[in-house]
Amino acid sequence: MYSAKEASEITGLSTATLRYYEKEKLLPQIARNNQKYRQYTDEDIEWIKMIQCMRMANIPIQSIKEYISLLVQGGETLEQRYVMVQNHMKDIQNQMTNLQNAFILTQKKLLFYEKLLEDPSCKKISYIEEWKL
Amino acid sequence: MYSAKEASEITGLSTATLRYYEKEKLLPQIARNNQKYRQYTDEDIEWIKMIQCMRMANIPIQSIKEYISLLVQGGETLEQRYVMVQNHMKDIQNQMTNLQNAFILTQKKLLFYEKLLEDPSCKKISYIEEWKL
DNA sequence: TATTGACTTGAAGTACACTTCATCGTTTAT
DNA sequence: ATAAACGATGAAGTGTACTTCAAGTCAATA
Repeated sequence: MYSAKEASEITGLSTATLRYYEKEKLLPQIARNNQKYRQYTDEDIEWIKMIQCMRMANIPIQSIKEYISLLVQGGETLEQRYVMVQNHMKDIQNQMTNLQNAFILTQKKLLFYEKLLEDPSCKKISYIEEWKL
Repeated sequence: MYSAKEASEITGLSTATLRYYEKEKLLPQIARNNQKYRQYTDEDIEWIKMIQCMRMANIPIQSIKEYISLLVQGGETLEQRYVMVQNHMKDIQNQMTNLQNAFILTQKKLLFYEKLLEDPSCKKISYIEEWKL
């Protein structure tokens, strides 16, 4: 059992964010001690890590909520969850493509700057040339 | 020379967004015709595409603005721009790492669902098992 | 006994990136 | 001559994901 602070330290999310996730039903109701303080179980922590992973893939809170709602409903919702995960996958792949394009352009730009910085006489180059590459 | 509508069609950004970018100084002042309508040049279009690329890498508007401000100031700001681009690169790489982790987990989950769907007798599995993988 | 510290709550506030709105000015077609 | 098409403006509104705030509870410590 972990206190709010411990859960925050383990996951790297603020206690406020953990409460926010709970309020938004991304997490189950967290158990309380006799002092009404939250007590996060290992399972809760795993759950939070799963949410973090989905957030890292930029999956919106609402989608995570829907997915988790199906998950809690159990086996009968299997196909729906499968379709959701397939869509998440497509989304991740699109994001990867975008990032790779950005990566390539940034790489080119780095090389361009490195060339320029080797030869300080080139410093007077205008921004126009910089984008004619 | 392109009208607002044409620029919008070429870039896929709304005219409102193009005006917003101009207002935020992500674009130079766009030329106007005698009717005060904007007239986007080929160079403006290239500029917009560059911004789109940076946005795809999730580079915030403010950073793009700073970078462009340096770009317009010209050669003397070369080193600063080089450092900015290096930092953008690090940022892109972090995002890629996150996405790859999300990709791997999603892949695993897809396989898990495919296994389950092959054997309908497994449908009663609880959400707990699903995350013990 | 009073204060400190960890925690609670609902509500309001913030940051970002747009988007929509209300109102206005031209030009062109009917 | 009137309306449709295209564009302009500043200001306000929107959605997402948190974050901060004000006020309170409770238990232990000085």
